Amino acid sequence: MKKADLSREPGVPRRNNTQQILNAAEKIFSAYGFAGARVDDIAKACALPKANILYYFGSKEELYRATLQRLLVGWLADADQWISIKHTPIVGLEGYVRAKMEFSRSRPDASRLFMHELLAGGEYVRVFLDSTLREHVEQKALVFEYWHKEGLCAPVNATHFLFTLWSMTQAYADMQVQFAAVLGRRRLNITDFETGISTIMQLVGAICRTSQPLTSHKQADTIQQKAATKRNRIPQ
Amino acid sequence: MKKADLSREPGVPRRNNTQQILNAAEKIFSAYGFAGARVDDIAKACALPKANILYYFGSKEELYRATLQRLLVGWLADADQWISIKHTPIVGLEGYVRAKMEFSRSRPDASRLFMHELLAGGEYVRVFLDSTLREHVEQKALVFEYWHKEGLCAPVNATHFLFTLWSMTQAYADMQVQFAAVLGRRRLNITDFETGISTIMQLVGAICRTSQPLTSHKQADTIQQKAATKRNRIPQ
DNA sequence: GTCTATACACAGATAGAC
DNA sequence: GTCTATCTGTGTATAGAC
Repeated sequence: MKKADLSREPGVPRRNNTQQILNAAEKIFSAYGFAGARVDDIAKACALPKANILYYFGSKEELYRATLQRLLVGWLADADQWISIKHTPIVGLEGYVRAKMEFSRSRPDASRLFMHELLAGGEYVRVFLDSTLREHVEQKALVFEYWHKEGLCAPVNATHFLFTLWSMTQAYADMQVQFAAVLGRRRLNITDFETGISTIMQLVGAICRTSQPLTSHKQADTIQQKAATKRNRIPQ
Repeated sequence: MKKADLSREPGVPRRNNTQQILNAAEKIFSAYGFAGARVDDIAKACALPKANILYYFGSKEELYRATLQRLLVGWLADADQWISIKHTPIVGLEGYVRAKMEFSRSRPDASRLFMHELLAGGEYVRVFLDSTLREHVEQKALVFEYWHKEGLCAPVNATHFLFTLWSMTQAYADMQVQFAAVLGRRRLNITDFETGISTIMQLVGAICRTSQPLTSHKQADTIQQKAATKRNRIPQ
């Protein structure tokens, strides 16, 4: 009795298998990192022969690079959409936190894989960190500057504030085992993530409501928008 | 020319070496995790023969357990000292954040090792998570409850609030590579940690200042204490 | 293109000299 | 107690049958 010979048409098996392999690789690499993962485990996770995997990707290292690459694509998309002068801080930051938390909930392995890479020194994401991510943060800092000038948010170190947003939201993936244990569960459920969002937004509120109110005429009708921790719309 | 034959008196070499090995093990395990670390790398890191290490600890797994054990001891001490009804929220939480950040700064490897263990599933810290840590959090939740009843802090989900404090502070160790890259440095410096503390305390301020002020007579002279983000004293 | 069988290197562990 | 030399299982990678 063969395992999983579903969707294995002889014509286009390669593209089909490639995705299966990448999914399995993300799962295994996210648990044990590059050095700790075994190609054989990845093979078992996608029910494909080990040699098959190495045939497609050439080597374990190339497979690792490909897995990371797929991860980084779209990693920054959420921030571009939500941390923008098109939104008020309260709306934009909640949208961002919700998007990051949804990522932690639906693709925890992706988040964990990235953390593994950072723990190991970030050799394989060096270019991404030094160029792409750094420039990204500089752009977002301009948005916070704008928000502050408009009297929409308190003065804050935008870079370190982003650090806190990343760490709080990604922790719901990376530290899920710890959080679940404290809550007496085996895994976090959807309600836990909602409670997390509410708690994070409570903290973020310290930034959204200006501690030193400016006299901007725009202030009154913007910062009064309530947190709306249950919705996830684009107001515009 | 021999390496490091300093402090190797024939009488008590064992206890001496044991510490050296544990230090090296923490360093290597924190970078690659249990599965990814090589005993030989640990041997090189402490300039001792591989067989020597296995002689002292029996196996790689036993060495890993011992390294984790040393880590968990005192992991919770900071919280017991600072998250206490002896302090006001503003003083206690800043003390706690400072202590956690100092840990991330001075012993980043310890923090990273714990993260590695969580990513791998937490098998070796299962008992700690399910019993010790869980009970610890329940105790701390009582402190937050007390603080809220006294009108000293806003209503907050104590468990998830602790999650945010852990994640924000430990990220300065676990994500140090990423943070440093964004800041254009090779490593975080002491100023970066201070800025991090300030930013975190800005967020924590949302909890310390009650959003729904109670009429407690104690309120006026307690919540007015300023953040004092530069000091670190115990006000009794 | 796919997969079985295998080569080769390396890791953890141990035997035994000192 | 300490450490060199070595055994044995496991891991990556590949050769070659189908």
